[in-house]
Amino acid sequence: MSKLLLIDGHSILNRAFYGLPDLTNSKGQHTNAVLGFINIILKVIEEEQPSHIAVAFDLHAPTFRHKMFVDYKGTRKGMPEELRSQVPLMKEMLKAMNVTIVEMEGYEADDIIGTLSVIGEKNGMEVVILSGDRDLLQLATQVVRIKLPKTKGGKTTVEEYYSTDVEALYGVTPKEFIDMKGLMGDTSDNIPGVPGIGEKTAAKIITQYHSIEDAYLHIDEIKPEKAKNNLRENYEQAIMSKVLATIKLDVPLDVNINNLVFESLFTDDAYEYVKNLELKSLLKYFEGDVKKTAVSFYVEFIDELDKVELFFENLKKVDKLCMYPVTQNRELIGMSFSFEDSKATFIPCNMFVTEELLSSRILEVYNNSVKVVIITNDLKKLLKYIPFDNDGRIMDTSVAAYLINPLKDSYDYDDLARDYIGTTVPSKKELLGKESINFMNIYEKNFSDYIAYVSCIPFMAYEKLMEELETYEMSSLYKEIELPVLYVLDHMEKEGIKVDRNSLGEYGKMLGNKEDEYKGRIYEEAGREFNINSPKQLGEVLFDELSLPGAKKTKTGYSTNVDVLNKLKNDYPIVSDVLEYRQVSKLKSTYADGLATFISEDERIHGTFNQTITATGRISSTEPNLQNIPMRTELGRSIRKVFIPKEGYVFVDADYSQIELRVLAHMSGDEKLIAAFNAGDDIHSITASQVFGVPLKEVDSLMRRNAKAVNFGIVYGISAFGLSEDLNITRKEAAEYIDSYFNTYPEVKKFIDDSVETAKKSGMTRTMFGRIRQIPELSSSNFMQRSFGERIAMNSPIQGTAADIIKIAMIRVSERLKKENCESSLILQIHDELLIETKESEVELVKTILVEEMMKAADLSVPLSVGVSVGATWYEAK
DNA sequence: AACCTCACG
DNA sequence: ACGTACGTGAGGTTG
Repeated sequence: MSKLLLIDGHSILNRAFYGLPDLTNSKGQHTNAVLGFINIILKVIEEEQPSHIAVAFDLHAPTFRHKMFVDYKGTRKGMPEELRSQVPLMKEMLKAMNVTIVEMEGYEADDIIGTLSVIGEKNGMEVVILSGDRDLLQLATQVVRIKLPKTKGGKTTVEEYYSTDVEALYGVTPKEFIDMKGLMGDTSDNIPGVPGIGEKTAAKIITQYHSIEDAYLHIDEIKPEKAKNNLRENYEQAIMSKVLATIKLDVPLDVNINNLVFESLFTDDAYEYVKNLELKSLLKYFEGDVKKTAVSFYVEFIDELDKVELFFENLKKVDKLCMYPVTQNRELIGMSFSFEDSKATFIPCNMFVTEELLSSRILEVYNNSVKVVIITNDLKKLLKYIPFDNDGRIMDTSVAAYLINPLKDSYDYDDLARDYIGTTVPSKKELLGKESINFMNIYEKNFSDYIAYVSCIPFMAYEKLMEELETYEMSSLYKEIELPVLYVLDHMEKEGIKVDRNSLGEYGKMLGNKEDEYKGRIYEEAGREFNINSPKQLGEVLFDELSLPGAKKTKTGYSTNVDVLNKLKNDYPIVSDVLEYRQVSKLKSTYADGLATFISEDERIHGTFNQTITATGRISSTEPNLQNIPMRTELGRSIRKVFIPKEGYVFVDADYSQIELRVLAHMSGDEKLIAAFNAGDDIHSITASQVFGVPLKEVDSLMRRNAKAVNFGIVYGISAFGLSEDLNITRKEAAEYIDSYFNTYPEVKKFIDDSVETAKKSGMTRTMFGRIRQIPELSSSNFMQRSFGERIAMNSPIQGTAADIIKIAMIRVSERLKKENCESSLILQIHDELLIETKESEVELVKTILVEEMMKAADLSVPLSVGVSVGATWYEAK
C-alpha cells in the first residue's frame, strides 16, 4: 500500500533551527536549520518508508492566517535573519533531493497539507503528516496520522495521533477541535476566540454541543453565566475565529499525486549541495557517491631497493615534496610521497627498505637541496620517524589550517580537501573503518586511496594555505612561533616525565581506603545503598528522600555540583561526606588509576601535546592530560610527589605571575594599571587599594578577594552576573564593583569595548602576535549567544597573547639550553608554567635561562614577572 | 553520544 | 525576559 508523507516545511525548519546550536560554514552561511531538517526527515523516512513525499511551504508572509514564528520562550517575534536565510537554502536542497515542494499564492502550508491529505486518503493511501504545530491535529482521521516531534530535556520524542488519539487526549474529535479553538483562540496564530473562554470551558462546551453553531442554538442552557454572556456578546468573533482556525481542504492545487513518488534523497545534485553547504555529517549518506571526487588520485607502489634508490635520486630535483608516514601501532609500515598534483608514490617498509634507509635518503634530499620545501599534514608525527632540522622550510598543513581557522574540530586531509582544494574525499574512517589498518590489506583499493590522499591533498592544499596565511598576515606567526614550538612539543613528548610507579600505587590504595570509608558513612546516613557517582540517584536521595533544602534543577534533574553542596555541607554531614567522597573518587579514578595506565616501560609518561585544538592558541594535553594535575587541595597536590626527575637530576619549575593581567595592562595602555604593576608584586591588593580608594596597608582580605575576582572577571569578559555568582553578592553590587574598576582604569574599559567593536566589524579577534580567532556568535540574533560572543571578544586577545608569549618563551628556552650544551630538558608546559628536568650541575644555569628567556619573551610596557623554584619532586618544585 | 561533574590554567 | 563568567580533558552514568 502506498503511503504519503506530508511535511510542514516552515514548522519543521523552525523546530530544527531552535533545536540545534548555531552552525556556520566557511562562507558564513548559517546551516543549522537545514541540517536539523534533513536529520528529522531522514529519521521519519526511515521509520515510515513512505512511497510519496511532499513538503509544503507558506509562499510568503503574511497570508490571511499568518503564523508568527515563535521563539523558544514563546514570545512572538519575526523570523530571525539566521533562520530566514536558510529558507531558500532548504528549498534548493529539497529540489536537489527530488522532493516536491508545494506552495501556493494565498494559501498557507496548512491548507496545502490538508488538501493533499484528503486527496491521499481518497486515493486509498495511508497519510502521515509531520509538523511541529498542534493545529494540524484537526486533520487526523483513521488513516491520516499526525506526527508531532517534541523536545523534552534535550531528547526528541515523536507523538503520533490518529483521530481516536485526538479524542482520547482532548475529549473532542479532530473536527470539533476546530470549534474548540474557535472559542478559546490562539494568540500565536492571531485567532481572537471568545474572551474569557479558555481551554477548559471550550472543551466543556464543544464536548456537549459538538460545534460552535450548535452551542449558539442552545445558548440559554450554557453555564457558567459568564461564559454565556461572553458568547452572546461575541457571536461574530466566534464564527470568524472558527473560520480562521479551519484548515482548508479544497485548495485548487496543480499537483499530480503520482509525481510525489519518493525515490532516494541522495542524488548527485544533493551531494553537490551538501558539499557546498559543508554539512559534513551528511556526506556519509552518499555512500555510493562519496568516493567520487573532482580529481582522481593515482598511487604507484615501489618496493624494490634499486627503484627506491632511483626514486630518491629523482627527488633531488623537486622543490616541493609532501610526505606522510603510514603507521600501524606506531610502527612505520611505509611512506607516502607526493610532488605532483594528484599523484602519489608509496614506499612500503620491508627487509631491504628499512625505516633507517628511508630516513637517511629523505634527509639527504632535504639537506642537499636548499630550496625544497617539505609539506606534511602532521609534522610532529613525521618527526618521530625522520629527524628534520627546522630551518623554516617545512609546512605543516594542519597547523597552517588551524591558524587560518582555529575553531574547526579537525584538520585532517579530508578537511583540507574540502576547505582548500574544493573537493570532497572520504575520510580515513570511511575508507578504513574504525579499526586500524590491516597490514595484510595494503594493496586494497581503499588503502591505496588513503595513502594517495595523505600526501596528495596536503601537497595540493599548500599554495592556497600559504596564500591565506599571507592574507591574514600570519606567515611570520607560523614561521617564527608555531613551527618552532612544534619542535619543542615533539621534544617534550619524546622526553616524557618520570613517574614513581610504586608510590602512585600506594597513593591509589590510600584513596581507595578513604573512598570505602566515606561510602559506608554515606550509605548509613542515607539509610540505603545507592550509586553516589550517579548525580540522578544522589539528587533523589538528598532532595527527595532526605528533603534537603536548596534543590536546583539542571536540564535532566537535580543539580548536585560543588556550589550546591557547599551551601549545605555545614548543616548536613551527609553532604560533606559526599563532597569528600567526590574528591577522593575523582583523584583515584582520574589520577591514581588513570595515570598508571600511561606509564611506559621507561617508567615515564609520554603524553601528547596538541597544537591545533584550542580556539585561543593555547596548547592542550591529552593521553594523559598533564595540564590538570591536582594542585588546589593538599590531598590532591600530593600526587605531584610521584612525578620525579631521573637519577642525577632535579626539577626546576618556572611560572609567569599574572601574565594575562600584564598583557591587559600592556594592550590597553592604561597608565594606572601599568603603574600598579610597577608598584609591587601583589596586584590584587594594589587593585583593591586603587579601586576602593584606600591606602595599600588598609586593604583587608575581603577587599583583596573582591578585587581579585574583578581582575579575573575582566580577563574572562566581565558581566555583572558572572561576578555576582563568583562573589555571592547581588548583581547590583557586582555592577558597582565593575563601575568603580572601570572608573579607576578607564583605558581598560576603552580597550575591551574596542575589542568587541573591532571583532563585530571584522568577525574576528587578533592577538599581539597576529593570531586570529573568528567569533560567529557575535552576529547571532540570540541575546545569549551574542553576549557569549562579546565575552569571547574580550578574552581571546588576552588569553591568546599570553599563549603566544609562553610559546615564544618555550622556543627561546629550548634554543638556549641547546646553545649552552645543557643536558637538561624542557618536559612540561602548563599554560603559564614550564618544567625542566635539570641536571644537578646545571641548576643555576637553568634557573637563569628560564627567568631571562621567559622575561624577555615579549617586550611589554610592564615587566613580565617569573617565579622559579627547585625540587626533588614536582610537588616540591612548586 | 550526551550530560554532569571536576581537575587545571 | 533572557541566564553565563574564559580556555581545556577525563571519568562516570545514562539512554
